[in-house]
Amino acid sequence: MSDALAPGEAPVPEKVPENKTSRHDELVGEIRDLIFDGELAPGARVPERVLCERFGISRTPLREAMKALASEGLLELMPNRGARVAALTEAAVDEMFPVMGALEALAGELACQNLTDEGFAEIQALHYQMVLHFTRRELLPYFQVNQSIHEKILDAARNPLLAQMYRGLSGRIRRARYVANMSADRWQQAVDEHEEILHALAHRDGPRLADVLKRHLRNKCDTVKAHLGTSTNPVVSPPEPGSDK
Amino acid sequence: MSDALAPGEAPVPEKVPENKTSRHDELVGEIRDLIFDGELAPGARVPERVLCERFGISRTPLREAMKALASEGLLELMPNRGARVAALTEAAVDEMFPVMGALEALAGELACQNLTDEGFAEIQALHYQMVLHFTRRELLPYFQVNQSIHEKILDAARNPLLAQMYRGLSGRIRRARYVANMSADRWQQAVDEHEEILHALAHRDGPRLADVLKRHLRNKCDTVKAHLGTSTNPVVSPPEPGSDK
DNA sequence: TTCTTAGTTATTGTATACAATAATTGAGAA
DNA sequence: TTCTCAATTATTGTATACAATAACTAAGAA
Repeated sequence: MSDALAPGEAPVPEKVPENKTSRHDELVGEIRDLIFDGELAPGARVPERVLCERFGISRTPLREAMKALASEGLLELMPNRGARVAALTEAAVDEMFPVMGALEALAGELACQNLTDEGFAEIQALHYQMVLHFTRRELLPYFQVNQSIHEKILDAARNPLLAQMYRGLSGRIRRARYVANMSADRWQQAVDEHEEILHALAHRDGPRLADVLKRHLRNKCDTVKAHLGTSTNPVVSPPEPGSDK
Repeated sequence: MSDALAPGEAPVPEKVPENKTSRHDELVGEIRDLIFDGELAPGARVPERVLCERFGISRTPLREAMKALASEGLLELMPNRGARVAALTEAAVDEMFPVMGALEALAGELACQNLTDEGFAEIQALHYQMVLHFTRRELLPYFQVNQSIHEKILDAARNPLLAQMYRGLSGRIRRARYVANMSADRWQQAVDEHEEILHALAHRDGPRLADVLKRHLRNKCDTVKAHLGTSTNPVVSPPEPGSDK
């Protein structure tokens, strides 16, 4: 019964209760929420001092959290000049959407392999709920249910890594998608695409689902990019052009 | 003036010279290399003290680097019990390869859109160099040139985010692919697939390239998984059983 | 012996102190 | 006035000190 590590064996079979969320992960999540909620606007600097006071912690854990967020692309570190929230430039969006399209297409294919009848029924219910919100032009609930559908597909793929990577990207543009006002045509088109998605799911038609999801994402990309050009996005508040003093 | 976070505050469009590599990024890279080189074996714990002495730094910047590496999936944080190198379980591999397949397929499609004749010529040259190594059964150079080809495709896609995400995953299994002894049949098959890749690139046939790349990755996945079962894999650094003091 | 458990040691998590770099202010000269 | 540049202030980066949790050791009872 040697305790020596057996080659080819998992070194230590210690179960790590991963369910217990560490303070670090909590903090990362809280700052992430600040960004998602828009309290920390894209491009805005992230002052350590202020966040420390806000969360009642010292700079050490805060900085660790910031490094993690930078690593997942939500923050941009500027050596000796702190961090700022990664801005959603058109170039960044052009890079992100194809990747998200590939990931969601994969999710769709895997979902078609794994989706249970119960799982499909849930998505179907969400779908019609979403269509209802569409007919009533209830934008916010529409977005939320829409998001839920994509989440369900992602869950059905049963690939946690894929889900994590997709969510990481999705989070970075969530706000932009949120505020991006779709035209009536575009909205109708999105719903039509969702009809196709549901149909492909019903038939567990992976390739077709992958195809429509890619198309769906490509169209969303256009919507977001169109919105990036408009006014409401990068609100550059002029810092008092040399008036006082 | 209040220190409170201003919602929707002005994003300052200051240009930042990103080319200057920060000490933090360097450190992350150095630890990453430790993992890639196998000095920190998968599953092995990562003792802060030891690395601090090695790099001649204090725990603060080291821990920041570790949080970043954990965020990119290379390390696993265990609350109050430190970190360890993420192990390559079969489940992890099963999650990673489909994602890599989707990403590389996308890279292939984009590469077909953007590849210049010069770029193709470079890949072609690498391809025949690789075939040469194959005929001579020179495994190490074969792998290196092979890697270069996939890098070239990734570069040709001209999507830095895609490249970053792919490299992140690729790095996690690089070592496994390295040591995974292919059967003669499998090796021949890989070379055949590379012939197809080159052919698809020559014709800028995106869909076909995407298809063969996905297949290529799927086969690599099988090879790696077959190797995971064998002996030589998780060599954990021996911690000198109770000698000193 | 073997199990339990208190005490000890080691390691991680956080706060603070100090150093290095950048941003800002203000005085003086053209 | 406007520009330049030294001095001040603020912020970031790093090291150290302390606190909290876990791991280990050893003594004692069944």
